[in-house]
Amino acid sequence: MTVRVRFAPSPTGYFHIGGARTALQNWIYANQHDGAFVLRIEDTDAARNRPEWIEGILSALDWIGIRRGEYEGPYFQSAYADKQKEAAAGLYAAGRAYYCDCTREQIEARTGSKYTGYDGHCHDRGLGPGEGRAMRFRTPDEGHTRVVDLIRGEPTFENAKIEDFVLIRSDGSPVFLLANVVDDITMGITHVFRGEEHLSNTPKQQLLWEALGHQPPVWAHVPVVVNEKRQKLSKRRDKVALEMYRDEGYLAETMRNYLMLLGWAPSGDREIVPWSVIEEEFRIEDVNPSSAFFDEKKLRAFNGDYIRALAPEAFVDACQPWLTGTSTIAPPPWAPGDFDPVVFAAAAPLAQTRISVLSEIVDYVDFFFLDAPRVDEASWTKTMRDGATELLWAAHKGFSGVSEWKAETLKATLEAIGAERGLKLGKAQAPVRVAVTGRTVGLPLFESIELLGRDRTLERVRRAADTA
RNA sequence: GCCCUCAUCGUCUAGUGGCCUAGGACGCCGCCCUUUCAAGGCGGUAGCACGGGUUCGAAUCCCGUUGGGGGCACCA
Repeated sequence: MTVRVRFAPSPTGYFHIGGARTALQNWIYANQHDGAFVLRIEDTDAARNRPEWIEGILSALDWIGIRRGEYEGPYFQSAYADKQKEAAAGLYAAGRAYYCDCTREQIEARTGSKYTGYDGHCHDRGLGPGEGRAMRFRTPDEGHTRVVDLIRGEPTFENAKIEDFVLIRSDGSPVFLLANVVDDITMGITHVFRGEEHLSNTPKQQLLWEALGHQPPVWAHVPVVVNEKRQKLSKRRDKVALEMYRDEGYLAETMRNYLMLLGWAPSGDREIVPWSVIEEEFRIEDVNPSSAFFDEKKLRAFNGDYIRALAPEAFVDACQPWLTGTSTIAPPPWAPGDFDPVVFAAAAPLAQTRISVLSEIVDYVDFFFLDAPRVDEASWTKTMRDGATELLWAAHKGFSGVSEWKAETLKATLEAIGAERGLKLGKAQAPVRVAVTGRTVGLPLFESIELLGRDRTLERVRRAADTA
């Protein structure tokens, strides 16, 4: 039997990191078993459906390594409505489903609770199709439904506790539970790996697979990704959009490595591993069944590692979007014409060990491309005192007289100036750094000054000395 | 309320009855290096939820308790 897995997101405007994780797990499983990965867009909710959302899904998948053209699809659930209705009609004809005209209010009034599910009021009323009538699946009264789950063993559900759920709405449209199953059947899906939040839907869907005359798939319910309060990540309160991480400057390699580490670990005492190792070693059966906290601090640390591992030219390339701005990334503070790629290429290695997300590059190099540095007020007041003015003038004089505009000589010059005043270099460089870069922390100072050039440096030092 | 499910350092995990005095990573703390800040090096902090079994032996198996999570729509 060929393995056929699927990833079935609904287009909601952003790509959930939890979805990215299950997509990756499905993807790896398919590849490991020489099977197929099919992408199906569940676009039945026509109201909240836009072409750009769909493009968002495709590009997000592409970004994390599930490339266009390397999978089957995308298929669109909306295109299969007839098949779904046909399946429901078959169920009705076979006596496995019935029509119901109960309203939510009536059900609640009868059961006295919001949470008891449907009470089966209509299952013997013999109602036919008609206005205001939904079709419900007739669930077995006895026995159990046992589900085979690669991660959780065999969760078992008492059939009597499974309500007669709706298959077709009174407006004739198929409901998710049905559409999902019918599509999986028509697409020949053999394994369904999805989020744990679907576990309680599973017995219902398995019953449907069986009623429709097919052998149910093998399931695997991956634990949910949670926030620091251990709740499922939600769009409203948590940072769940993959695009947000991408635009902040997380590398795709970091992201997919980290995502796979949620609930699983490669062999040996290691976590940061090449994708090929993950592809080879990952086993869906080994996924930890408990929920995992999405720890952005750890993600950041990993990203720093990945950034440092980049070849210098690759790092320069990776920074480009933040250096120029894109449709989703804000433009830098300097005028486009003032950016100097040669200076940047020289400064980049100095910045590479200092940032953990790519967007941070801007604040490290902005002073090179701005007429005057953006002065951080706290840095200024902290350093511009106790003879700072005098020291800046001395630095101005010293730098002016330097024979060779090189980091080493500049450093020696300031070192000597400091020594005359009983200051260690660490102290002496502070006001100069703020004068030139606007901040108290940043790239190595003398290398920066060398790159900035004599005129611009002297001008900044003089201006600071004047105002300090 | 009902159904399902989960439980190793703060967090992500290794561990599948003796190799565990419980390993790694992130975080945090200290030291070294040092032109700031990083990076890097070295060291440290911290955990098997609880109670019963089973067994010569339990983080590992069983039962219970407690705690957490997910679901309970004519949403997906």
